[in-house]
Amino acid sequence: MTDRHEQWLAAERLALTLTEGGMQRMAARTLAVFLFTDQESVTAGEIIDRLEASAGSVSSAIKSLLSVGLIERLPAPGSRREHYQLRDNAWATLFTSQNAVIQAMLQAAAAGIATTASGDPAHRRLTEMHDFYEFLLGEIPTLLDRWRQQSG
Amino acid sequence: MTDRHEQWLAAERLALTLTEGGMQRMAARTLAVFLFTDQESVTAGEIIDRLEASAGSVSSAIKSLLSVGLIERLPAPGSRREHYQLRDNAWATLFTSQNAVIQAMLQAAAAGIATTASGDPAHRRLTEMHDFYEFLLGEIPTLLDRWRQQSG
DNA sequence: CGGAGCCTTCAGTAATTTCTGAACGTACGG
DNA sequence: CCGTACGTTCAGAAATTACTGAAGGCTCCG
Repeated sequence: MTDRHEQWLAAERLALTLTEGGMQRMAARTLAVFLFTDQESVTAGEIIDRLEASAGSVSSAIKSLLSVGLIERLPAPGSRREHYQLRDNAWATLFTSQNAVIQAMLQAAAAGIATTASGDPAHRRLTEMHDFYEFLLGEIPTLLDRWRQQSG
Repeated sequence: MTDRHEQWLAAERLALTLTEGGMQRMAARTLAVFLFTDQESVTAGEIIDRLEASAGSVSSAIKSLLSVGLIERLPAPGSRREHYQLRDNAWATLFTSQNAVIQAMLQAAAAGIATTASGDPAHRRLTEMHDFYEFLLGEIPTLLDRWRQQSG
């Protein structure tokens, strides 16, 4: 427990997993720092040290994590440095961002349906696709409600 | 309707969307052919023509779509060419493949928890993460049951 | 059994993505 | 105010990923 090396390994593996799930590599590694730090908040400089990465890449990783709402900038505690921390509900947010993909699939299917005649096999396939994603999109809010209820 | 150019555009846009969702580019374009073709099944050669891509890249795209269960090889209809088609339930399959990602996140969280003491903020964060993905993983089967029921 | 057509594999190349480093902007502290 | 410490942006370099084309294998047909 609290073995530094083990922890570093676990963090990097988690980052790898996030990357496979579609997140950019540096953003994933940065997110892992926010998860694994033993402090309540973190500065860009600390991330740079911990990841041994350039200031530039860390800066853009922070920017992208901020933009999707996974971390937040803390009201500056008098310091010159900006402090950031993982937001509550970050995981639900990450999951919700899949909604955008589903929405896009739905629209793509609709566009395809509009180009096919109703007897065409393509019309049937695209309609099936459309129905599925429409169903999914409808279920997600309910799902997250259940989560909020269960977790308090 | 059935405007060839419109259809091509819709197919390529759908492929783009799939790519953004994490699918490899050529696999996505190939899947789009399976969706939009007006035939019941398709051969590798037809995909090559339609996408104006090399035999090699189409071959590997087909291989990967087969491996995730989105398309199937048809019992050879006497022809020398292999015929493939979109599988029933392809979309549910595609969605389910997200399970693997969720499972991996769960394990990554568990590994992290094991490296932290219970007073450590990291311990709390990792536990929250773990709980969320555990919840998700449990919900997905139910979700798909509802889909099967609704769609018949 | 030999030829032809189709598909697969793989090494090399092309394209894209990601990272770095330097120059610039900003704000705090003295 | 000036000097210093951070943070950001952006052009170029490095690394990764994806595609092509050629060689090889398999199967069907004559």
